[in-house]
Amino acid sequence: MAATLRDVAKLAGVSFKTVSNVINDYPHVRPATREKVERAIAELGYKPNLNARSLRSGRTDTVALAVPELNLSYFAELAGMVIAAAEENGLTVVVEQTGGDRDRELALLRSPRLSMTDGLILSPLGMGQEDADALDVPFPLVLLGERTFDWPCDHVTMRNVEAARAATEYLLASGRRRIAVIGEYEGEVMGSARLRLRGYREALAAHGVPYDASLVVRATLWHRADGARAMHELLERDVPFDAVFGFNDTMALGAMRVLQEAGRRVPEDVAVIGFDDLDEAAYSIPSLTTVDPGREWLARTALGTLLARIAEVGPKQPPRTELADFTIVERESAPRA
Amino acid sequence: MAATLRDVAKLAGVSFKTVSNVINDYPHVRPATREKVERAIAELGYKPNLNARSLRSGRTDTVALAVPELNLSYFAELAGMVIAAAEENGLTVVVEQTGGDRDRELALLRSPRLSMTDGLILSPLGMGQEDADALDVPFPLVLLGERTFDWPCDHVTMRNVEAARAATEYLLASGRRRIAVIGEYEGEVMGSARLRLRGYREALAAHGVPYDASLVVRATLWHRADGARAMHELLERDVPFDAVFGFNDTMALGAMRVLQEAGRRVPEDVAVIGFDDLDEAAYSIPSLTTVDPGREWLARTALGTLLARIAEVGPKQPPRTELADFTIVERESAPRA
DNA sequence: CGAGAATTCTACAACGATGCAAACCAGTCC
DNA sequence: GGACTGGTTTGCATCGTTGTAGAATTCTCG
Repeated sequence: MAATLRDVAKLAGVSFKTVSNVINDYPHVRPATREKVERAIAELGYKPNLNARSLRSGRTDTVALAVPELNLSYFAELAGMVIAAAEENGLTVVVEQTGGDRDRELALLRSPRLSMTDGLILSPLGMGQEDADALDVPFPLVLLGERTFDWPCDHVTMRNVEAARAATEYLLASGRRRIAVIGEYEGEVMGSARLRLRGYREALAAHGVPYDASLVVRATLWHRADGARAMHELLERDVPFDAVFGFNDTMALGAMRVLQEAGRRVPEDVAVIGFDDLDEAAYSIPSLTTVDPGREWLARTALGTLLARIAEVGPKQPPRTELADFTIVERESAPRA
Repeated sequence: MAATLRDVAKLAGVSFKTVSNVINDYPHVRPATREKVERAIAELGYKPNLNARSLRSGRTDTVALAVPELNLSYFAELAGMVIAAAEENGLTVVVEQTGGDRDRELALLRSPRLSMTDGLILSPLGMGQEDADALDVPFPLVLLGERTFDWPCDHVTMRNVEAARAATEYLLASGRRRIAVIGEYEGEVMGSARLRLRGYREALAAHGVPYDASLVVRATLWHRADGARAMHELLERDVPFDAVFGFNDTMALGAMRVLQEAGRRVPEDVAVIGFDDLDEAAYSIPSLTTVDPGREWLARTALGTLLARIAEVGPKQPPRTELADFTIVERESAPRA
């Protein structure tokens, strides 16, 4: 059985409350007493029972992070960054996977499991505006990622529209005019698919390039296989195109693979641009030009916002919306000029 | 403030223990009472406080998973599988990143944070046999991954030597004789680098191919960039080679990229084989032949083993070692013949 | 109809920690 | 020397739940 405060106290010859005081750095403990207690702690290998502490203090020093799936590199890397940032703050992270499924997202928001945490960082994918009132939860909540809701809740998000517009303009500037898009998803209302498509259309409009729906390919999940499938579909449509904008890197890479299998040269015949700046984007053949949406900043800011909310005392501050800056990372799949 | 058992009890007009009984499906509760209580629970939106439950019952229904970093796809995918399996069992998973660092691994094993969990699945990378006694922990522990220790502790691992040998023999069978290896790491004693290297050497020996140290490139971390760097080093050595065995897919992909930049054709000039069968291995150009070490099975078995250990009553069962079966996945980077 | 046996419900004591407030103990001051 | 001061230590209640044991109620049946 693990040692408790009382075991330590008995060994040190003090009351168990004094041991507690030592552990919590209560200032008024005589050095001699402190040392005595610390020796006893070391001897018994005492470790505080964090459940008991949480029950009493109300703080768990644990946060929950919910992402669609770790199988998607974007979310894996994001989760890694959140966990690293949490670690620096002495926090533990429980990771939940929602599969991007609306029902699982809603279930999570109501789950008693969250009673073990001080707050939640949620990357919603399946929920829509009609579910916004599910965001009315009795614990700190930060929405991380593309989707925003018309609901007073902290959001840490990226400039989807502007970034997609910039990516499209980048392709336009390099002389491409028939730019296909992979990842559109009409089921989404406020999500990144819709927003990125809007940016794409804005760019086209601003440059007088007509929007052609036959260049837009849908993909619900954003895995490599979805990108590949979408590219097959696009090739079958037999419409001319000289560039592809993948709404995330994973799909762009899947699509690029199919493109090259089909004998199209990248970037000579078709330029490809992605979104996310995954680690692997720098190592594909050709390496992938992409949008860096500021992941590291997103991760750290999401955690910081959550911590601020957790630490908040008194009246609730108005919700914050934090926007990451993006940059376009030029690589081989779409040279600048 | 969240509702408690007592709030529910007051509303339902029963003692708070009865509410507890309802929640825990205690059989002797009259249907009428049960319904009354359930109505009160629904009305108040009562959710049990899991910290209090854990404190009292000693079970947290949470397990910890420690991997080097989620930034490595192998571990991200593995973590995703463990979390999914845990979810099916109603468990929560806290994810820790050790960075593959010995000190952080050792610190984790001693961390009070684990008092919030029922057990730990650890993928050690930095620790060596000399740290084995740190595995003598007062909670269920399962080691997941390549490294095994001479210590009575559950291991769920893969057939590293055999798989590496099979991968090497696969290349030999296709006529390659100068097989480079990326990922050797002399700092490791019992880890996968050493084991895979052994498999490689066994295969060479069995086929009468001399071992040439100049074909072996070291890499400590196993990122894409390490694979790329290793390949640069190999090319600079200017030794002839007609195949590359990357000790993981990530490095193999990084290396393959450099190889092609350098004008070597894959697989015509150089065949490449990896290890892990990541999702992305199927979508690289060319797609990557690799060893599937049975990740899904590893993840599920690790969790299952841990759960068995947690549920264990009475005398401690002898430690189990579970070995996953591997298969070689033939793709373009190294055709069979 | 009443004893005995189920069944159903409740009271109380934990689990291991923290917060509060009171008790204790030196010194210091008048 | 006693009151006062400030630092130091302690006792007790408490967080929300479950386990145990026994009380209250209902049921069964001679």
